[in-house]
Amino acid sequence: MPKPGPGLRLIDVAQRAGVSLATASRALAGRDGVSEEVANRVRQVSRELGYVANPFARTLAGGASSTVGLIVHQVDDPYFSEIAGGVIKLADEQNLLVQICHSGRDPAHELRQIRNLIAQRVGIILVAGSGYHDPHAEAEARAVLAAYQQGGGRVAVIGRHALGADAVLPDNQAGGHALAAHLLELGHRRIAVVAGTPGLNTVIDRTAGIAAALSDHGLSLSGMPVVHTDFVREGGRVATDRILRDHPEVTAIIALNDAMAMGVLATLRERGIAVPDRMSVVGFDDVSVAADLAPSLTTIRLPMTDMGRMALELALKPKASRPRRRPTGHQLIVRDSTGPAIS
Amino acid sequence: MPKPGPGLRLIDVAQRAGVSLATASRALAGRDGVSEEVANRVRQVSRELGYVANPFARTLAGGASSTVGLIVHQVDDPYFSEIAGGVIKLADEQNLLVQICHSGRDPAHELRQIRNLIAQRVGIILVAGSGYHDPHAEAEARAVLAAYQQGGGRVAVIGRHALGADAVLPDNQAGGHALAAHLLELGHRRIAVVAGTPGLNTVIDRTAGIAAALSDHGLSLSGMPVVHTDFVREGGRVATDRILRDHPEVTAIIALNDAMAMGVLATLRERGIAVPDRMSVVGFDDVSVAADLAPSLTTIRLPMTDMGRMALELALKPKASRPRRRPTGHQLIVRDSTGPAIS
DNA sequence: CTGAAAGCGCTTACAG
DNA sequence: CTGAAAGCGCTTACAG
Repeated sequence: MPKPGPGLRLIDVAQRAGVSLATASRALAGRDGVSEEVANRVRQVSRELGYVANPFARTLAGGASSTVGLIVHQVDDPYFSEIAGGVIKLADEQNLLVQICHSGRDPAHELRQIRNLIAQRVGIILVAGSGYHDPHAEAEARAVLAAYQQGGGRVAVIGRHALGADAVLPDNQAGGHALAAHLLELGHRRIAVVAGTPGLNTVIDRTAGIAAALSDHGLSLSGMPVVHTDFVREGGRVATDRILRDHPEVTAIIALNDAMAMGVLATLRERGIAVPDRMSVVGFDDVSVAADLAPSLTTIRLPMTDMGRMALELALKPKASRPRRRPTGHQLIVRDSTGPAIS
Repeated sequence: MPKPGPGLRLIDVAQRAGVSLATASRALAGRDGVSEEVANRVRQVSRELGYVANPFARTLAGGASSTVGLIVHQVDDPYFSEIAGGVIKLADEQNLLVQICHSGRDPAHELRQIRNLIAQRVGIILVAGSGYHDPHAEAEARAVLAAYQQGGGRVAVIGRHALGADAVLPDNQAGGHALAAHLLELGHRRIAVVAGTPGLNTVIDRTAGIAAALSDHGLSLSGMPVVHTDFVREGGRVATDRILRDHPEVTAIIALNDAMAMGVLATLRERGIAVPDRMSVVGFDDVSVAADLAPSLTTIRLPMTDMGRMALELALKPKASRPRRRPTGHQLIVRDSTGPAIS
């Protein structure tokens, strides 16, 4: 009397159904070459017994792995946790399991994680988080992933990467443009940019959008302070200190993500600088707390949860002849942190 | 000429090192019964070739699985994303991979995820999120996990569960006590509790702590409004509406987690009710944004990241004769959302 | 200390 | 349509 759950083998199901191992395997895989009648009987028995295939045996024997690897900068960064939420949601529906690892925004560590995931034989790899401007940074990862895809693995990325894979592309440039245009419309002309780590494509693209909007108004980004610090909350604090000290004429700050904007707001609050009366502040991403900050944050909304889902959807399709690209769209969300420039 | 990475098999390493498969396996596993000299040679060759064992073959053959399954309510809930961050961090250091799934605070779904994880042959299962008061809710999960542990699987939980496993226990009752005591000291006597879903142990324990503090002061919780809604931000909004409508005399609100407190603050802000001047508000958990809210939130700090790490540490140890318990401690963080009662 | 062999639980040609 | 058999890449008794 076989026990249910693990411990129960396919051979047990086969014997009980009175068929061979091979037939049982085919029936459960839904492969054809089995009569409807026999297939149904096998499935029935399998269900009754509560049989679940051993994924190790299955994968070793050549079947597909049903786990997806997801690489994020950090899961406890809201931007990435929302993406992860979207991935897990869809994975759940598809009966897939997702393994999450941290890249820590370090190309070398990211490469190590990719290798690790491949060694674990995941069937799909998803890379979220910014690509790196330096082509060398991703060259090896690209090669490793190419070999992986050659071997049937599927890859999708979120963001502008040089990884030769299907991509979900956040509207970074257009979003940066919208943000700057919003401030310019409010009359701001002395705008500082609180930018993240310089080598990240996300930072570069968002900045380019800002530059474009400025030039629409006959202004140039080179005339404005652009402060590069870590792409996290603390970086926003450091940058704000520097801006306040060196550029007292600034009336608006663009933080290149909401985490940095939170650092900006915290520092301004401590310094007693009123937002938006004396300083307007904008962020980017619209993480879910952005609406609850003091004051609530004007920002660009990116559909993070959907982005996670889209990335997995792309990876679930067979590889196309050339990498697919899915732009995300964006939305300017005007809240209380922006107001007219001081006249 | 074997290729590096996957595709490279142990037999390739063995041949190249001039030993048998068995010896190579022992050498790499660090098992004894191999001379130092031979073992070193094998390891050397393995490194040169970039060999990584196929985990499917290894696990199928009886080796231990190197992946840990983590069940959370939702990764994009900050409380859980911080826990997940702690788990992943330690897993990374130990060269383990972590699979995350959502329970959605539904015992039936949680059970399905546990089964799924077991079917995937993970070596460790971590269950985060509240246990359920109804003993029936976790009975089957308990049985399934018992069998899993019998078979060598390791389990640890975060929170008070009836799962018969090692546990990290958040200081819910003491935290609730500290919160209520803080408000009582400020002179509040009409205190409302914005509680989450009734059946959750987390809700029950935090409430019990509040009741104890009240009774220290000769008061009773039964005299105060306790509103049960969903244990998320939106639940905080709904509850606040109800409190404002039915209990205008209230001067302080205790939300049983920070997410609900954020909903409370949002509603009060919209209604133009000044915090803390007309209403004090406290939360629980101290998620990282709590300090950035408007106003910044008085709350109980739980070391979420450490809690994730501790849970994995427990699971990494061999099973004890009886379940281990690790209390987390807590800390009252007083910020701007609480002030003296209106006199 | 070392090796030949069996076995883990599947899938998939290969025959019939 | 169905089955017997080989093989996936390891680990672990079992001999020597």
